Amino acid sequence: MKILIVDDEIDILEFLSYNLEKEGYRVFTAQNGLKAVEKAKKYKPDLIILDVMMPEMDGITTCSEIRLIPDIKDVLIVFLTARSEEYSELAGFSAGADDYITKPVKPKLLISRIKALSRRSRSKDDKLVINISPIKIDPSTHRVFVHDEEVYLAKKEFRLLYMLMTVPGKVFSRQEIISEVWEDAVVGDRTIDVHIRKIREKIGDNHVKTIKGVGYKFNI
Amino acid sequence: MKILIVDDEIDILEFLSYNLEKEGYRVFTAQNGLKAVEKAKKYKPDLIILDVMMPEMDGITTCSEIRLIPDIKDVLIVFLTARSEEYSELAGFSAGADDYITKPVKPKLLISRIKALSRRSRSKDDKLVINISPIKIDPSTHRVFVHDEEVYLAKKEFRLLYMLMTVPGKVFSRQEIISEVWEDAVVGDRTIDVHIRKIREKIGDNHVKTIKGVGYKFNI
DNA sequence: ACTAAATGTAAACACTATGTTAAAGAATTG
DNA sequence: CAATTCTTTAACATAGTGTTTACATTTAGT
Repeated sequence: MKILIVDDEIDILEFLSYNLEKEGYRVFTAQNGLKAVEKAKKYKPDLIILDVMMPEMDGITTCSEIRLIPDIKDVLIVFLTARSEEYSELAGFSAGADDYITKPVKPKLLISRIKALSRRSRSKDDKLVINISPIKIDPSTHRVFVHDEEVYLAKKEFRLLYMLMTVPGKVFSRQEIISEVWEDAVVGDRTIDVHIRKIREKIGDNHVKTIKGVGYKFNI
Repeated sequence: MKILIVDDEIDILEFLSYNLEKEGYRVFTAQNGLKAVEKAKKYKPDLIILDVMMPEMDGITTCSEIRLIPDIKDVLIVFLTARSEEYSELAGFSAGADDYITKPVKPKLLISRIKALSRRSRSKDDKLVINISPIKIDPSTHRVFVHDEEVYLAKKEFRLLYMLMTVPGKVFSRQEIISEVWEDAVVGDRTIDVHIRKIREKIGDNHVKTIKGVGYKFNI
């Protein structure tokens, strides 16, 4: 597992590198936000530890930048922040942080949180083709087939259908759907319905079923 | 989703309750560790927000206690800690905390972390298929079978039947039913009966039995 | 067997969740 | 930056759910 550490203080870089390498991680370092983005692109780490306070480009900006680069935007990002700093954690989370750690950093704590984090995110890399009766959906190529006829679904539609098909028959609540497809964004009441309608329009009416007051499911 | 908040300061309890209830959570509160354990056993919340600093029994002890009670040991626990407190986060995590939040608490941040947490732990929701003689009920797909014939139950009917079937033979009082299925809403006297009637209509008369003056049970 | 309390029943009603459409607002793309 | 496609909102329609009502029936206890 590769980790990129970003901090302007060399002491901290060395301290963290030492402790993480001891645990068997491959460590890369960068001393500012720009270099961080560069190295992130180059080495594609699994996790980035990012100091919030840095000259030139701060951690939050760097994080936002990274989240915009398609190739690496799903990397785990942990913010490092001084206890005293008045940076809003909220700003951090909305920039896409996965976790926060306050300085001074205790190595054991850091390791345990990294482990927890990677345990969490591991699950979402098994994007497989799902093939159920007349519908086939392939996330790696973003293609959907109905009776071997290709139909085009837009991004959100695709993600929603894919979610439903990962566990066919299971009812997904609106809450779950918002959390997964919309990443907890706040959207209006009718948004999901409209997307469901478009999916039905494209793949046929009988595959996605409404359970009123509960949610939607993909019919087996 | 049920949340138990534990803090010795009433102001904080009220502030958090208000903000969480606004988001649609069912909130319970406790003012010390002992009461917290009691209420946790009673209400089986999905998440407990636990102040670290409390008189009598502190948060870390409380957390450890809870992790020892089989029935609720897997509940999510979030620690609330003042920025200044020198309590070791590590101690908290080793006592079994799932997350840390520092005071002062910003409601939006709290909500977003709660959502993140519950997303993480969702996997282990213990809604299982129950299969008793001719009736089979599957909460994840919201399906009910009678002699392998599917029948459709609406949300409340489904929840009510599922509740009865979780402990077949046990008599559930009207009070218990209202608390679980209606989430303590105030409804008229005949409401439950009508739902029971609809269930009987759909799955047959002999499975749900009335114990006059006591409640209803699922016949074994 | 009688009575009071509890529950059963059917239909009417009120309400809520979802469906549907069109159009405005955001993102992408060339 | 113009064009196109995607996403969200808004407004209204509709279906299905949930609740109440009013009355009938059952049951437990005397």
